[in-house]
Amino acid sequence: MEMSNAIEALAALAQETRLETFRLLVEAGPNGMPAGEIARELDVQPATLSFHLSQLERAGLLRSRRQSRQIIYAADYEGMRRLMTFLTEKCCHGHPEICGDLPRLANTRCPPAPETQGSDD
Amino acid sequence: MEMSNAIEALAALAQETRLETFRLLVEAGPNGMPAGEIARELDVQPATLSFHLSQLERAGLLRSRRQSRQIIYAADYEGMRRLMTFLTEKCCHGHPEICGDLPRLANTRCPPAPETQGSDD
DNA sequence: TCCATATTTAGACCATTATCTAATTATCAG
DNA sequence: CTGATAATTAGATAATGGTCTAAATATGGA
Repeated sequence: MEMSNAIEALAALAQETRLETFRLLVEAGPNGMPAGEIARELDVQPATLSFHLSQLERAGLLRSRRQSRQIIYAADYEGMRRLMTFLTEKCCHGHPEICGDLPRLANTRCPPAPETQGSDD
Repeated sequence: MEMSNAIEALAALAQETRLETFRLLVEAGPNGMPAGEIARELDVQPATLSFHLSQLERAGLLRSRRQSRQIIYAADYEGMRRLMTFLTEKCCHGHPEICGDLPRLANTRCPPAPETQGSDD
């Protein structure tokens, strides 16, 4: 991951509504949630949320797909993983007192990773 | 760590000069570097850098101490660790496909780092 | 004390961001 | 096609952010 991508992702998360949106979508799991439901949940105007959603998507932290009239947003786990890897590699480089043994783990392709296909939400 | 602190830290890192400053100071190690040297290294005006340094410090990512005429800045490992922990706990919660086993490690104080027997990269 | 060095603070300026309202696009049901 | 619903885009606006120059503060040395 390049620095500019990392900055984009960090900036995307550095705002309350967006950080809450991302958390909500991580909780929601791979199935995601429609934009309107997110807006309702977070008590944000649809137009305003739409602006934030597009920033998160551009930063590679969300994905979207249309499902009939709704647009479903879901956390992009791989994107978040890339950010975590960047932070551990580039910022903790050689300093286990910060991240412990995170860099090695961040490079492994996710362990067994059980299928989370709408089983726990 | 509270959300507002996390946002402050994320915002602090979401800017090129600041991200580079932080990286530089992590590389520099616990002894840190004087502000002027950082400015020279990154080719930034002292006044501008000072602005960024104060933001990083307010975010809990740097510490400073005066040493005669210079002010030495050093990465605050604990602060970065808190941010990493926040991200792994609050944003990857229950989703190992993002952070793998990071949350547990982020809470441990810096494990013996199991010897990387694989060295598969 | 006076001067030089290291850094921060003050003030101005332009760019970017977050939010709102209103208008637009896309989809479905009839 | 028409009307209703879901979401985005456009345009305006107020707030914030990043940078510069100039001035101020802190320290050390002659």
